[in-house]
Amino acid sequence: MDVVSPELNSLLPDEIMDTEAIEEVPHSQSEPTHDTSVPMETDAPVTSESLNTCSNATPAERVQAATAAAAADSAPGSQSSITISASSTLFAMKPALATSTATTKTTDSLTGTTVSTSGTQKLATPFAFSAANHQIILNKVASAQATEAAKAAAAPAQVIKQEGQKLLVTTIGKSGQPIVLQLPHTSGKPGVSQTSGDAKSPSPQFKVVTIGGRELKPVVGSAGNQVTTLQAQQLKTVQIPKKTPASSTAPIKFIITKTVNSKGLSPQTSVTPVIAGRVVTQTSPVMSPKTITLSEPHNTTIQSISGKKIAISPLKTPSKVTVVSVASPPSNTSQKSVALPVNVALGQQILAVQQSAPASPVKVATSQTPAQNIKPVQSVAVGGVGGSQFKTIIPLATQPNVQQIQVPGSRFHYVRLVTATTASAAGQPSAPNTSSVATGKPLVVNTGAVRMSVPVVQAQTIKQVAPKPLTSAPQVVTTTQTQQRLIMPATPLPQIQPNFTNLPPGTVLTSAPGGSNVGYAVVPAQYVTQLQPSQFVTLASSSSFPASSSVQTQAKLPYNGVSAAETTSRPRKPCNCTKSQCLKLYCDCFANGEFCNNCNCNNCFNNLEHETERLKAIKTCLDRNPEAFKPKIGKGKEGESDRRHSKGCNCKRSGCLKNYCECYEAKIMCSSICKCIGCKNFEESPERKTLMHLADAAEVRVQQQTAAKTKLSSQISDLLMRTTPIISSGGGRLPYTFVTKEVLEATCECLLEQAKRAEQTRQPQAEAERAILEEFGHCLMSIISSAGKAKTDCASINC
DNA sequence: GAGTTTGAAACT
DNA sequence: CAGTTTCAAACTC
Repeated sequence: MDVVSPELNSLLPDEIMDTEAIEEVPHSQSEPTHDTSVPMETDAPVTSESLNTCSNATPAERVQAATAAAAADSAPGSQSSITISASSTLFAMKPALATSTATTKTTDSLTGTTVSTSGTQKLATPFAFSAANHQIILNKVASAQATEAAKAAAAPAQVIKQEGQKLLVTTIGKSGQPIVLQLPHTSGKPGVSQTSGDAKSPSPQFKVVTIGGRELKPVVGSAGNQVTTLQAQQLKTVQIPKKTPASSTAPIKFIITKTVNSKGLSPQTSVTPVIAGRVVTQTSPVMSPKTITLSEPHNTTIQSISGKKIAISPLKTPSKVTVVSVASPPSNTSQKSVALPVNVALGQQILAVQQSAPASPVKVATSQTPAQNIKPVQSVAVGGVGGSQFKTIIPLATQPNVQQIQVPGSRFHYVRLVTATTASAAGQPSAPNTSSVATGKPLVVNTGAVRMSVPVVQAQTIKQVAPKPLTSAPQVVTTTQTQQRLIMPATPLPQIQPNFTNLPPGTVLTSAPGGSNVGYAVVPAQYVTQLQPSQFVTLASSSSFPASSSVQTQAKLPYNGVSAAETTSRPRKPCNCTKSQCLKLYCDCFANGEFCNNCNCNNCFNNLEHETERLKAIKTCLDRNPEAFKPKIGKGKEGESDRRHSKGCNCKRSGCLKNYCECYEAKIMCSSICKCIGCKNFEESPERKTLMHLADAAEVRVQQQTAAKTKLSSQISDLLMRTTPIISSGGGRLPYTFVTKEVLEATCECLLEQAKRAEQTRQPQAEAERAILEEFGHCLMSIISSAGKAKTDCASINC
């Protein structure tokens, strides 16, 4: 999930750039033309040739794989893939469509659908489609043989329209039917991709379109001087929804995603599955574009929300959340690509992230970027189920612009956000700047260089979980990570200030209200609770997560050896800051990257109202110590025993056996890096052992007490639950309520009488006790019986 | 709850 | 980098 401008690439640390590494998703990069499962995202560096079996592409050439995802009804295995490959360009279109899909409306024309990526000269390269089985391969038309072969392979070859500089793909239809794409040779040399941006050469356009009879949303891109932007692209993913009858469960949107590969120049192809929706991502300009994939997410767990907020559950989220640029400022300035690795296609919503880097040398060919199928989403919440975290983007009154891409040393990365307000939901009347697939308006894809990194997960362990189908409108994606990062729409970012927006962990993106272009600020998820509910809609409150409907838990990173789950379950202690305004590391809230909430602090600035000051303070802290917001307790290699304080303590008088000592507080022993005096916090320390034993004993007691209280509460609750219906239904009473004074006296008399009897008969004591107990049992039975009878009578009377 | 102690953070 | 001050939590009474 990185969309980073070239400028940013130099600024961003490796952590941000290396988002791909965190994916656990296997990279299915090999031979996209034959592989039925085409990766949604491919982060193929220059070595793209290996991917393209049909291409003799030069290193500079790019391969684009387009994958058309099938509709929701599509069954795996029956998916038909369409691969368009040119010598320099490869389109892999893999619809997750069922075979029936192929039979549907193959004749649909791509009218009005123009797909062109800025700087995608390669797209202009003539192509020939060859269909085999469920795969349709597009070969370059440059060679006559290829064209002929393609035609021959395709029985009812589709019409190839060549309109000047436009390439029209009329239909991609029935399985087994070849589809031919033909582009006029813009270059004198057939077979040579137009990699370089030739200002003089007319910018080729091509229309792609419908797969399965569905009309695709046109994407218009122009090559030209801005060819350089194409080179930056690594992957483009275009999803072409199948136009299916009512069978399709969810409205299909056409999303073109261009994957931005994270790191660097290392030739890697990462697969970023689009979970929901269709997203188009563009790779960063640094990387050469390799593939364009038209795909439709498999099981889309995400559902579009007409509301403003989308909750993404960290437990279930795909590895990445990608936001696609929506708004397109009609500026002449070079715009940067909106490409984001889209892990989360929000059903019908697409979050658009767009950045403009005027200073950037890279120019994007496309002029305007109408919003595409993007629903105006103002906030995105990443919610965790069961103590996971929520990150919510909420309207921000101040700080309209969050420009930071990454926080050095911080656990959070920040991105400049793009306005989502201009985006329009699919099927809905699009705003002036927006174009929906249905409208067939051209979609401009900026192959720009902007690269934004928004790892949804922390560290490098992004575990992708199978999307959970949601019945409710809200779309939730959960991930297992404790940390999540979101890219939020924002206004075009003129400048990137990496350090200014550095925010500590536990923050969420918020958007500034008002204006079409809304900026977003990073805000701790916790803070969301401080906002009025009316300000945003939380997906977490959907039926999918009833438990967390009203409360959003704050995500925390492991701190002091305490797991995120533990910290989450346990409310943070409120601070009592009086002089620091909670903007210094003295404040635990601030140090933990959290907003103060329910604290006892005075003159607190650690809140959204003072976001400016807060950001400034964060910057100051980071300037002073880039590691300021990192956990002090490093995680051990193989266990807690290896955990140790990153800096070590400096205790002098506490013997490191009090909570003054950060090591002791973290329940770890002091290490060699500690500078403590008179340390007793070591393995063999008898004082330490004693304290630990005492602490353990105390803890056990607390646990027992807690358990007892819990049990008692449970019993009381259960009792109340059972009594309530009785009381409410006819004024019945519990049996024990019949134990009145008279009943007690009678019972005692019975017991005494039994005792006297035993005494008179000179029975042994044991026998006497037994007889008395039996008599007591009889009394109880009588009481209960009477109570039940009375209740029955009462009920009958009431009836 | 007030006051003291303590050590990290901040400052010089 | 070292010494000092500031600060808020931990601790004691």
